Amino acid sequence: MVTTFEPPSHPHSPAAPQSGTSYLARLNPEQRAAIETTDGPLLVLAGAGTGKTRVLTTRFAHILLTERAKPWQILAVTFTNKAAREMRERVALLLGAPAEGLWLGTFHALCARMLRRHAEYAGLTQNFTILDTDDQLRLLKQVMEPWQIDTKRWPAPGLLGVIQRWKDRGLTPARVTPSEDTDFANGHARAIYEAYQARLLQLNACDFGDLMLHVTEILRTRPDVLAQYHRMFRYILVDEYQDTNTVQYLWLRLLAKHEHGPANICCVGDDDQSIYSWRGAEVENILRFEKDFPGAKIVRLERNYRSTRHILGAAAGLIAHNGERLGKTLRSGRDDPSDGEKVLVTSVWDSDAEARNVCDIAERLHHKGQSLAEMAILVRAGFQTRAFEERLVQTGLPYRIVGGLRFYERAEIRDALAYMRVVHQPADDLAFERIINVPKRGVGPASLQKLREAARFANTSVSMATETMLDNGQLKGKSANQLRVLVDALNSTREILAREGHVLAVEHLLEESGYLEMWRLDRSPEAPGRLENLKELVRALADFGTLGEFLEHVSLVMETDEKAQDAKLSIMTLHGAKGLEFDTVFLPGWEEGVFPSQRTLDEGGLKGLEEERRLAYVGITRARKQAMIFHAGSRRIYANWQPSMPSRFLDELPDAHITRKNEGGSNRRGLFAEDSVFDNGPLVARRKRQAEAEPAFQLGEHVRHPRFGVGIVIAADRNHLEIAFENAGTKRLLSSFIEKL
DNA sequence: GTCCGCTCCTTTTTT
DNA sequence: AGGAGCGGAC
Repeated sequence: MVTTFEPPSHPHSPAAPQSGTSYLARLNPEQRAAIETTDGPLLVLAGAGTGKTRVLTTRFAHILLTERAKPWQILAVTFTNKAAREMRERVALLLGAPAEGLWLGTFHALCARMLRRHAEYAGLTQNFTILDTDDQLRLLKQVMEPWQIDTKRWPAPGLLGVIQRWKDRGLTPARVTPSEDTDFANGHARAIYEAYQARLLQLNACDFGDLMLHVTEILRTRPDVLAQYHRMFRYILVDEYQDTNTVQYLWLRLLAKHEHGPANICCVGDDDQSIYSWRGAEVENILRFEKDFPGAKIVRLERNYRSTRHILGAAAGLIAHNGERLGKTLRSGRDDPSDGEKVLVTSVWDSDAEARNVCDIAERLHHKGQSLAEMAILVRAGFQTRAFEERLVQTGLPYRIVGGLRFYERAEIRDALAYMRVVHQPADDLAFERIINVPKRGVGPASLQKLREAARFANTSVSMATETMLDNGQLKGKSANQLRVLVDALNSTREILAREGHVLAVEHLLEESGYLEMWRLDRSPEAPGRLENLKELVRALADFGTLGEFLEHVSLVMETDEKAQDAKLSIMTLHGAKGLEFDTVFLPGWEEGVFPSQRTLDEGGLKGLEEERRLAYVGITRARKQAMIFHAGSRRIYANWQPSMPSRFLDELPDAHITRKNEGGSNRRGLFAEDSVFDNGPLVARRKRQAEAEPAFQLGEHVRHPRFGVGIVIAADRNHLEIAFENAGTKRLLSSFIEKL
């Protein structure tokens, strides 16, 4: 079964000069073993806070410094861009200089790079487009039309999910067996999938799943290509192995398994932190590692340097309730004898009291000198953030919501990118269809359909067909004139792109197409902000050599470089917090139905429950000094108040490591529900309504909104107010949310 | 072709 | 409560 690795009695690399290995000095024996066991398959089971990133980066540097491989002979894979960036930086630090030619990146970025080299084997050309979720959905809806699917019963996003899960499992349409295809859309899902893939090829495009799927398929079917990579990659490093899905696993196995010699693959992960099964991750990959790579060694990193003993004890007690585990016990690696504070479990009356409690404590800690950057509120689901946000605005504590709408997901940014994509790749119909009527050019669904048919008939793209029809005078009226402007703008942009570079070209494009003008004429309060974002986008263009590079970056990275952050309290989901750590962690909403989430329980049964428990484990282990858990007796979900029971996870925390505190809710499960079931909801709502019976507002009056902060009333129509906020721009709002100052 | 209002649904999320 | 999507009115 599982073998525990014993550190070698003598160093593995006799060639390594002693003076050159100072980077190994401050590591514990397990960490050293994980680094010095360079050859053959190795699984590093790295518990939370056990120095995983350090091991990965030091191992990378060790391979280079002992000259086992050149930088381009190491393949290093992560899940997020952030992790890739961090590894790159830390390796550079160890080496004293950035390494050139690294194959270090996310699964998708590395696959995109490979796919550009071998695009023709997938039926694409080198400049293929990577679609975002919007595009995928619009395309799938178009493709679905002929089947006349009842989209009430089988909504397109659901089908897209089915297709994505197939792709996660490495299944091309041809590999989907009929027995797989019974659930969705009356057994038409596979056929629609096939049509969707065909359409993607026509558009010279692929979605995220395709990056993995195409490359894996090429490696499977083209031994010459595979051999090329076998020759190149001597060492493979994989981060967060427990999160890999089946294609990622297949891809890795293809690359790692040579015909001759051992697979020098090192996977680092933690089965206790596997929280992404809902998007295709297979914990089994990590559980099965020894079978996949015979002779594999296993190193366990169990010494935790992050958290206090009470935090570790609470987390360990909780996760012990899970069944299938590789078995690993976190223990403190610290020398300091203090146990720290016990984990605090607080019962509160309702979700408002919860927010009040959390924010009060945060404020108190802040006054005592703890930086807000060292505190985080970790929630199970997005809807929970609102109560905290409202309270924090009232309190005046700076905060940031991590993982809200990101820059590249904003409508104006997507529109502008679509304009650029059409310039870059005229075959990109999805981009063209996105912008053809933005700004309004009098092109509705009917005209669009005509253009599509013309394109299909002439076997070209919609944008080319539009141009041809304009040239031949086949389009008439006002919309023809406006389309002419669009087509001319696209063409002149391509000329400028060739002559004067991409920055000027894009400025020209957004101006001449009328896109910027559309927002300038827009009277809505968001318009100025959108223009500002567009400026920012153009600024970002300058950081890239070509338009193509920029578009690749945008579709793969989907984030802008964060500006230097001021110290702010973070609010984020538990999923978003993985890999991070804070001195103080607030864990609200530990109630049945919320956490564990009812939906996960319904859909995932025991497996779902165990994943929720791992999520709880991830949450607690984010804390260095103190973890505080909260549960409320009633919670407002959507419109109404609902009584709620304490989470079963609270019973699973070992008493020795927790303190229970009652701030208005009962501490005991069951009892609580009795005194609150029917009455407390309406009562609380009534109390709120009375408090909010508010007088009329005057123009120029200073007011406060729970979310947007302080502002001045600039227009009022009965209960509809327009308010210019200090920090949030101008908004139109209902007066019931507004408080006088 | 566009706009407005009614109904429905509501996790987690990276790339 | 609030946003998205769809159907009917102009």
